Amino acid sequence: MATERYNPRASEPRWQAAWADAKLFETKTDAPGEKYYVLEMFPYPSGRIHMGHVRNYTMGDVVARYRRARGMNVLHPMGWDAFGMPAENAAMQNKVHPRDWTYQNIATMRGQLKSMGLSLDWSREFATCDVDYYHRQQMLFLDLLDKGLAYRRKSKVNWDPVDQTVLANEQVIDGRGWRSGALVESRELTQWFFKITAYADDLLAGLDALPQWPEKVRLMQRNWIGRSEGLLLRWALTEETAPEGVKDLTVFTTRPDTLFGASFLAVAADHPLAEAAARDKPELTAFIEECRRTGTATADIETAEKRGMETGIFAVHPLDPTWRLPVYVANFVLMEYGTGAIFGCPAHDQRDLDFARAYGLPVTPVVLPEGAEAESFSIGTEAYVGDGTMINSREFDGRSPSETFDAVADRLESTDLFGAPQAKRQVNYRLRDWGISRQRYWGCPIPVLHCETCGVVPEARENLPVKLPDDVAFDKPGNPLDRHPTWRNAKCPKCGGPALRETDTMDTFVDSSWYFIRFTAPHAETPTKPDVANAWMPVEQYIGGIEHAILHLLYSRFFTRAMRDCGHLAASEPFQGLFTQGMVVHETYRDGREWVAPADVAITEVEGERRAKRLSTGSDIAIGSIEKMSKSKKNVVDPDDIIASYGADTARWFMLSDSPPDRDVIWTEAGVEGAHRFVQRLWRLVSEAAPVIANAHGNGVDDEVATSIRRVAHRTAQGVADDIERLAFNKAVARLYEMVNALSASLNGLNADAPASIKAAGREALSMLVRLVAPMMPHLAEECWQALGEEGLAAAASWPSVDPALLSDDTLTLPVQINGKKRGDVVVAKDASKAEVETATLELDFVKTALAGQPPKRLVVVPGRIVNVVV
RNA sequence: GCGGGCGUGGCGAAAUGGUAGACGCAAGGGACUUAAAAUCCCUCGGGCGCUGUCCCGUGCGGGUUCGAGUCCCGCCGCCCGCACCA
Repeated sequence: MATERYNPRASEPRWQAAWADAKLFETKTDAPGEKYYVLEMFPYPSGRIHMGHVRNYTMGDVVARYRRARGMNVLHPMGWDAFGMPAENAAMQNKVHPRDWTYQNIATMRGQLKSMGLSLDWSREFATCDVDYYHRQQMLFLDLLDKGLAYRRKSKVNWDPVDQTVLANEQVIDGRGWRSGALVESRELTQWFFKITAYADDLLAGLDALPQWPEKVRLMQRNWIGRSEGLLLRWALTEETAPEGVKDLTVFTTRPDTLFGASFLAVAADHPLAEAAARDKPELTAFIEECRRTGTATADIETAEKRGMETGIFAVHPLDPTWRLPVYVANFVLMEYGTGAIFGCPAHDQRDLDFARAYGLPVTPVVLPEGAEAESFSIGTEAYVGDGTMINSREFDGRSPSETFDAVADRLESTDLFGAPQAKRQVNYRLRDWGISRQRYWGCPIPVLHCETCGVVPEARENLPVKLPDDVAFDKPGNPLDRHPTWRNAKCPKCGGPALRETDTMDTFVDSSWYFIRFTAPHAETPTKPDVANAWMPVEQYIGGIEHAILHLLYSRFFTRAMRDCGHLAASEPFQGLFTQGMVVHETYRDGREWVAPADVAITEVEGERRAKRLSTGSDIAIGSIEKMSKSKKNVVDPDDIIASYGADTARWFMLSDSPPDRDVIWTEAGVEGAHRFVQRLWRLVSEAAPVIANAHGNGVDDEVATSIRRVAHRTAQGVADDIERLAFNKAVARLYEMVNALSASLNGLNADAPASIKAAGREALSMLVRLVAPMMPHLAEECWQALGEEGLAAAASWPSVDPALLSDDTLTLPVQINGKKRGDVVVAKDASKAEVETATLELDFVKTALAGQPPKRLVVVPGRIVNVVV
């Protein structure tokens, strides 16, 4: 029978309208069913959606639709992470207002997302640049200020001396400003900070209560927080060399056990002692200046060649008053970590070793690895950081490093230096407070005022929101708020006198640190409605890119705690389940020096070799490596083009099918075509069988064929549910291929004369199949659902229930190994005992041959899995 | 530099420590067709004295185990994050 091909272009918009008319995805907090909050990381409105979005939102949609089919009350919202630099860059380049640019992009992207057929509750949509949103964010800022969780201090920024502006790390290229090309300097500004370190221990401990997070993300956060137990240790400076008024230098160390291996001390370039030492030393001043020229990015600082300069100051060894060590200024010591000063033990720290080798400092090993000889052990180019036995450490020789740590700490804690204990045990964190000040226009204004008489004063709550002015110009670099003629002028809420508004805006990470809570009550006058937030939080399943593993997720965990402590909700952890999906990558093509977009390329295969031709010119071009889709390499595929030619379901199916979701997926034209063939194949299977089986009723007696059809359907239903719950979408897809292969074999050519039992089994199986694919290909599922004559919408249908009796066979076929290699099978009853399996195995011909009359050395039977005969 | 990950056929990949390569893509052969497309069927890791439950094979080198792609140790290669990109 000839069947019409499935036409997604006509079908998809129709079903999208049907869902919208039924308000199927608009969520009510008091609706029946267990709550399930599924969320994908909201997009930055860059202009158009890209394939990464398609992948991310498809995964979330599968989860949302599956959970809804399971009878849960699902919350699945969407919004826009809408503040940020690209809007200002566009304003500068194209003379378009950041607000207009952003809202236009949102309109485009909303349309694109709608064409994907996502089961989103659009009634909750907002953008972080909406006044309604940042108004409530300003309320939260004032809450944090009241709690002492927001404060001001000096901090360094990248300064472009030509453009007279602050640069983001990504705007610094090889130490120069991206626009001006000027050498970047680091400059100190007074900036706003959130006290995330107040929650360091809680954030660390909380990770243990997140079993549904990937272990690697928890590990990364643990390392980022970087809790370490160590010692604050004061070193006396020799009187002759110490700057005036300075008697000692405090270092933080996690290795007091290696104190006898010390060969120098070093301070950061902006340490007060460095500045003091540089007072009458121009070459040291010059060196400090040079260190400041490295950008503020940690990666730049730590990959720079280790350099330092002597201060001329000497320190006295805490355990030997006759031992003097030089104090250096070094570029690898960070003011932000510990006390900004270290003692260097080159033998047991790689950075210290690199430094010591460069400056000819002694390298004395004090920890001897197990199995090494004290006399012959020496350090080459690699420091030894492992455990062992103390050597060259006088009275501590022969003890373990951990014993020595405690002994040294105890002794120095009870030693007096200038009227105070010389050392103090301390827990230190690598985590730093969160600097939120940005010297930019397109962000949430920080609601404080600077009053001549009262100083820094929070804006009165009744005066919120502090709105961004619309009349701004981007004709010169820098922050337009600073040069606005009137916006800054305000009244001090405390004394009523004249005051100036803060012109810094907030880091966009603040916006994304609580949007998921705002979704629970997106129109509330207050930041949250606590009872509603408590009804929905935490998010059961959060899905997004691995690149957010640390910053966004850690800030969100902090912000949720801070909001909890300000009474906005009860939860501490925002995301109970986290999934990090891989990127979408694509082959690159280049024509000489020029990158060529895939849409302009035709691939042919000649004698097994793939060749690329440029469509516009007909010239042969080179096929390059497979890389993350990026505008600069032009290896992007526009979701609109794919949806227009194949439909959203094909794009969704391909995104789910080809790779495990946490790994990168390679977008290929052939893969998409394969996915589309399956769409058509499924439609053919259902639409051709439908007229024959539409009204089929079973006679209650299943023959062998009917039973096998039913087995396939029920097993697949069980497997697909398990796979979706574990987010193993690629495996669910493979199962559905198998099911369609099996059903095609049994149902193709089925006619009206077929036995009733087969027609009934076929009808049951197809009805199940449609519901199993519905979360992944929702439009096709509706079309099939209709063809089968089922009631209502497939999107509202419940997940098929599984008959456990159909999940297993009566017999089991176990592989039989001889010495670990598979040599055959043994068939036993499903519930056969171990002894019965052993007997059956020893009866097998090839086992008898292998044993040659001898008893087996060993017989391993793993119930339900395998038998291994050891001869 | 520090931190995290990944590595299996021509390709994307499967495999609670238990039959390596399910499923898909590409390729080759065949059927249908005047022809093409679509569809359907078969083959598809390598090797061999190629109809054998034969030998080899999961980046490389060792180890643990009755049994290792999976666990442990040491390498190699590629990718991601590093606090002002989002």
